[in-house]
Amino acid sequence: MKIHNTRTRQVEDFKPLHDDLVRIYTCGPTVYDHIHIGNLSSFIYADILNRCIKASGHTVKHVMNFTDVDDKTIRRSLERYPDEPPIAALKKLTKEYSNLFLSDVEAIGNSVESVDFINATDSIEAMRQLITELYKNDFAYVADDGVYFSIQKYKQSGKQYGQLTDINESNTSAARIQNDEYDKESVHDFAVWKIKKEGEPAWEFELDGQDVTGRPGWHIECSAMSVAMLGQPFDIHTGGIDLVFPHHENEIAQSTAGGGELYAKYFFHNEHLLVDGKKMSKSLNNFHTLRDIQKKGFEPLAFRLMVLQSHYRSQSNFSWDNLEAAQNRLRNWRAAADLRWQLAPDTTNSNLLEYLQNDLDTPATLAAIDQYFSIVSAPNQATLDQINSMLGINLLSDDISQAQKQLIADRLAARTAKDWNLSDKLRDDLKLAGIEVRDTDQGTIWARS
RNA sequence: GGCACCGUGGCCGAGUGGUUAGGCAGAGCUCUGCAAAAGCUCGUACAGCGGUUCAAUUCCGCUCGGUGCCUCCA
Repeated sequence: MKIHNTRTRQVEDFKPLHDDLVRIYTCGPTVYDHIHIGNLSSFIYADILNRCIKASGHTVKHVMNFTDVDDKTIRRSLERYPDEPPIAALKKLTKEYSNLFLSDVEAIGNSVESVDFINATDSIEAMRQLITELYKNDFAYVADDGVYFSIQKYKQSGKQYGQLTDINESNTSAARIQNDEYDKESVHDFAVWKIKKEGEPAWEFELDGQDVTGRPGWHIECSAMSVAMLGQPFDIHTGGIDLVFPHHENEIAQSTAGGGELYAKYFFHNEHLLVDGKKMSKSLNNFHTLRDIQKKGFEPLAFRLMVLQSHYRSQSNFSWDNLEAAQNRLRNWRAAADLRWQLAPDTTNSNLLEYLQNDLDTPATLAAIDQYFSIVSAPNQATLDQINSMLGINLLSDDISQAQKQLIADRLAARTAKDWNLSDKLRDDLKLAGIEVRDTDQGTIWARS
């Protein structure tokens, strides 16, 4: 299996760190609102990665976090539940949205049961330990409003900051100065811990005798949770391309400042799903949610298929036309799958996995599936099972009922008797039941409409 | 401003130095009592301008256009 690694900017052979278990960490959602379909596309690709590795014969441990403490979750929880204690308000809000996330992700066909989900707020102790260690080793310092990571110290220790992208002083000049309202030693330094503000949720923390009670910074959450759950190094870290810098860069810095040279062996990043050629964002109000899609009558699985039409490292554009094309393709696939009840199934083995193993080439995989359906009279169970396990698209459905089969037989009899009125009426009856029939040289074939 | 990516036929979306993936939509014909996602055929695509080459959509340069990151972000 081959996979693109952001660390090397190359497609590499995937070689797990350990034979027995492949360890994957995916940066999950910040649970303060509904996620949009751009977010979903990212989790679809992570799910496909998981499936492909499993299909290649490995056992996988896949962890995803919920960022359930940050500026947005705090602000929203205080607005929504002003009478609750801050931590209780936060938990209430984030529980609600993490459940909604899970139901969305399940609806689009992700294998939710194969991922271990973990809340940042349930891992505070691991974060305190990591920060304490960084502080003791002089990579972190205490400022007025928080504990910061020192990029300078990190570099002085011989480590490289900028392992995923080119970071240098000259190309970070224009836009970044505005954010130095904080008391940090360098604009590049980032908070690993933020000291409590009045009314905000906070966790006790004493660092070298100083009371820094407060809450974790975003980057430390993932560093602490991934290593706590998977050990260090682990195999693959996934996320959207926008997380490359600074989030993943900072995770690497935090997790390699102490001892370990390697944090994650492979970094897997997916490109964005755009709308009208632009990135989806709350501020442009150009995002859609799964609910919007469902309201227009499209299935979540059609959205999944639409996402898989694009390679994960290509930007793609969401449009309703495109979604409709995917919905139609899904319908045609199901009709092809239903042929197995009606015609002798194909007996050859088709190997669809090899397409997927080529850096998760989902467009090629879909094309191969189309071709398979076009050349066989009816697909076999093994291939349909493979499609389901590799892509999370279940095309299997039950045979039609005995009564419906009788209607089809009755229609055929009427046709043979040239009773066109009866035959057309039976065809209409079947259509009302969601079954369309057509007469072919192989006999009458039905398909669900 | 710095870094990176992209521009393929109505809409998506692969790919290759010379033989036109695939999906969806469309047109014509055939078959059919009618119908049909059944069969056949078609629209002769690769942003523009140069260059390299016997030959470029595919390599190089430039121009135009789009996107992302550099700041919270899937």
